[in-house]
Amino acid sequence: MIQLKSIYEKLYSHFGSQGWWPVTPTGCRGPENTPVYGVSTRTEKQRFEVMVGAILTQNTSWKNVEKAIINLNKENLIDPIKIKNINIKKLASVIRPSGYYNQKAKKLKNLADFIIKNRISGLLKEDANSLRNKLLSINGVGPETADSILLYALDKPIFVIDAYTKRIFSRLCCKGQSYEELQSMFISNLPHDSRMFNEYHALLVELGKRHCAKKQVCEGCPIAVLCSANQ
DNA sequence: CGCCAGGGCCTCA
DNA sequence: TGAGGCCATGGC
Repeated sequence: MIQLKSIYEKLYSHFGSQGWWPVTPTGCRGPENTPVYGVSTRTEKQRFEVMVGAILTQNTSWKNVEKAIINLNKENLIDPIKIKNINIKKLASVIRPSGYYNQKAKKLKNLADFIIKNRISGLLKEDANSLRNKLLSINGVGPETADSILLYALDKPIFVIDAYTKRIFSRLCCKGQSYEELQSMFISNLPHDSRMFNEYHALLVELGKRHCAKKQVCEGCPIAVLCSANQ
């Protein structure tokens, strides 16, 4: 059995804290509206911004998502009511830099409808597993987006599996595992600590970018010694 | 120029 | 249930 905790510690001591998930400070406007990393306590607006970012980052680099989020802030659109009411083509043009803008505009409207019906204050009190199923019923929210919302917007101790995590653990030990299989491996073999899950997933993304890319770069990889893919 | 990025839906077996 | 096509910009 792979030692998940020891992988986490190696990654953390190698890369340090990643400060996920970046959010824009509330009340900040204009071009200097740059996102801030590592915010721990969040307003409801910031939580909503994380949810929006979770949709915008689907198969898209975070750099492009930042541009779209800055545009949304300039237009005061980090607000479910305003997203619900804005013309969908206008919304699509605002989030254009994030790509797939027609699909994502539709998805943001679906998210906004859900938040208007359910209220963020209500979601914070809800059980993570039943809430996950509700999120998955939103058209445009799949497993990774739902789990990102649970963990990064609502502080639920849920582990996010993404393409990097699948690739890393496919090389480490666990080839061919489904999303749910990988996720339950993390959740059942680690303490249910949302701060640690937050950091762990962010560290895996960093490892995936630096070393465990499609074309693997094992030189300098902090967990190469544990890895069967390392020659 | 091609490849990739913090996926998910729809269709068709 | 699983593979394949589709969505689209920006960085390198």
